[in-house]
Amino acid sequence: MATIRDVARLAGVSISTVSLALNGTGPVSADTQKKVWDAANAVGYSPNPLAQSLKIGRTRLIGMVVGDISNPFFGRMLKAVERAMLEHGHLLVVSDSGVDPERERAILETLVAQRVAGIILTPVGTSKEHIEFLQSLETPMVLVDHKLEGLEADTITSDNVLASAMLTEHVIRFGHRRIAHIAGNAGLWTAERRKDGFRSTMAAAGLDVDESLIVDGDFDGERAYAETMRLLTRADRPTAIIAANNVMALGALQAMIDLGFRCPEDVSLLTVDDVPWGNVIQPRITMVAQDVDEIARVTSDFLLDRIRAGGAPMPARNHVLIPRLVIGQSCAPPSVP
Amino acid sequence: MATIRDVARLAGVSISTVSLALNGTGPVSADTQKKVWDAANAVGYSPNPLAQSLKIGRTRLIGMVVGDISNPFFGRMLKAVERAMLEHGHLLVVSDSGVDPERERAILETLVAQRVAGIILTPVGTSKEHIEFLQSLETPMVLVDHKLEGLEADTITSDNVLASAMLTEHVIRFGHRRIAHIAGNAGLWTAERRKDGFRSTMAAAGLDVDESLIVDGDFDGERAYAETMRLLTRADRPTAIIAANNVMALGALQAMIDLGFRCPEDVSLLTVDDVPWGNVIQPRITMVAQDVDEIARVTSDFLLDRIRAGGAPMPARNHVLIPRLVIGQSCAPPSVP
DNA sequence: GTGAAAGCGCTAACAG
DNA sequence: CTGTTAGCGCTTTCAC
Repeated sequence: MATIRDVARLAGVSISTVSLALNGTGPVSADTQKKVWDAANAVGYSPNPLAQSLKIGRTRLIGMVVGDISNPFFGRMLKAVERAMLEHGHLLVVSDSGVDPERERAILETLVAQRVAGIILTPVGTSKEHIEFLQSLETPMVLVDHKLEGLEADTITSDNVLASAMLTEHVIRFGHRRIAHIAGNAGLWTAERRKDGFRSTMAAAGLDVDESLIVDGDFDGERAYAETMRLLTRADRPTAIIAANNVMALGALQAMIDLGFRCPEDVSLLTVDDVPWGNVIQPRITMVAQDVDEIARVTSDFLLDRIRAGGAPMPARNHVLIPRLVIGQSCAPPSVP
Repeated sequence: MATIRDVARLAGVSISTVSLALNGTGPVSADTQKKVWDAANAVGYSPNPLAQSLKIGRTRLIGMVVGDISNPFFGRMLKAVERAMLEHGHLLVVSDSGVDPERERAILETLVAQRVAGIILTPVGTSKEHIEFLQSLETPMVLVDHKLEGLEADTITSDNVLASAMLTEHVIRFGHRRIAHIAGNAGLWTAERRKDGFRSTMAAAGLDVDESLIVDGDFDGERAYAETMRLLTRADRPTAIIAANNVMALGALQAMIDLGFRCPEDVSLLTVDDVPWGNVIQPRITMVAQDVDEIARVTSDFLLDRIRAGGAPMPARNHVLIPRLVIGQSCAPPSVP
């Protein structure tokens, strides 16, 4: 591979001139400029990013750490973000924290050691130390999906209270009173907010909230399947279920099918987040959708801005997405009023 | 951040000794060994990967380039591969070629310039120059999903002929004679092999193949939707459709639903590849499944072996997965015999 | 066993 | 305007 030295030799100038000419930094005569470019093309020169990065102290890599890489929702976001970043010369390093704070921390440390230019994080740690750890990171960072109390950082989140309130309101209108909520990981900002929306809307409608109908899931299908099994085999089973995310809703639906319940005739089902290929799933699940492309765009913009700012202090920005209710066929009046 | 020099100073030895001691390369007295480790821990030293890589000429990054990052099938594979690689200290750089050979080439060049340790590729270019380009790459590489004629490289593929033959055989047994095949991108190895399996099985059963019922898709849902619309609005419409991959099958199913056809009563549907959340989709689509974890494991193993070999010549290995027929409820005898 | 020294390829003062 | 020089942090001969 050709180095800057080869170019310098061929162009008959010094290596610093090559660097200045090629990077457009520093004054170089038009004549030299051309000589250098020609020489560079002639030898097929492209700078060694490793050397550049070692000198600069920073790579053009972007780290992206999420709780579950295999969630299709994330896949769509990844695609959009990767595209945007590549246009700006950044490569995406993708990592899965498995919703484990320890692991998240280890990955972040690796990323920082790699001198990534920026980090996109769906944080899963909530402890005070964890937040302090995140705060201590010098690397430009944006948080997606969750907000962390006391952490000053750019965030892209949904109005989660509103999201679950919309669903709760909707299903109450159908006449349901015993409504279950399969929540996300206890303690996670998003999960708690969605729980809040559920509780407050129930209360506002004058309905008692049976706390035993609020079960913690972990944003994963299997656990949701098991919890739904438990819920639906109770004597006082709920007539409607609101899941806190898409894959939990699918897990719940699977449980209904396996138990022989029909949706929506026997049990109504609603969910936050778009379901992959939701329109071929029968019934179409009523949901509040989030615009993935908007999330991806804002995330990229926020991070690129921060990278451009080069660590200069910038006020934290919070982008809140307004959820949209998409009505499917998964809701009906309760069969046992 | 602490450097090797800080450690050397604190331990009272030279930097070369630190390097030798910490890497376990070269003879160091037990006494010095300990001093160095203690000093390293004391200052919280971790080596700068950039400096190491610049010296070595190679990073610990693995590039993964696929046609469509957002395909959920890929998401599951990504998760498994990322995990395996991280265990060996490798980070995954993920990129989407958008099934565009030009783009694939540009990404690969970027990856090589970054001195990645290895590349996992789902190749989408088939031209002679493209294959020569791939052959010229010095970086350890494994090919997933497609095999390229004339390219000497490790591959992990399915027995695609068998896969579509199984589906074709199955649907023929139901009495279907007008069977359509929605293929993948024309020219792609996998797509062509699946087409072959379809054609040969039809022929073996003594059935004429109506070439107009074999349509090229691009392994993407939208195109498959449109093609299915076209197929089902013909006077001589097929009574069964075999899709060459999962998302095309879902696109086809969507088209059926939108046109008011029932599956399987009016049209039978079969597909290659697992469908995301396939068991909550009504009807369950009959398919040949591939073991994602096996693909991920073999891919990681092959690549890690090659990386360990350090570029030493190694015979190319080809791992062929045996597809498994998973019978759903999407097949029934033709309504119009 | 240990240390001195030579780079890996590049950027960025600083002279000239 | 252009060249010289000093590193970025590390690995790796080669002497001692």
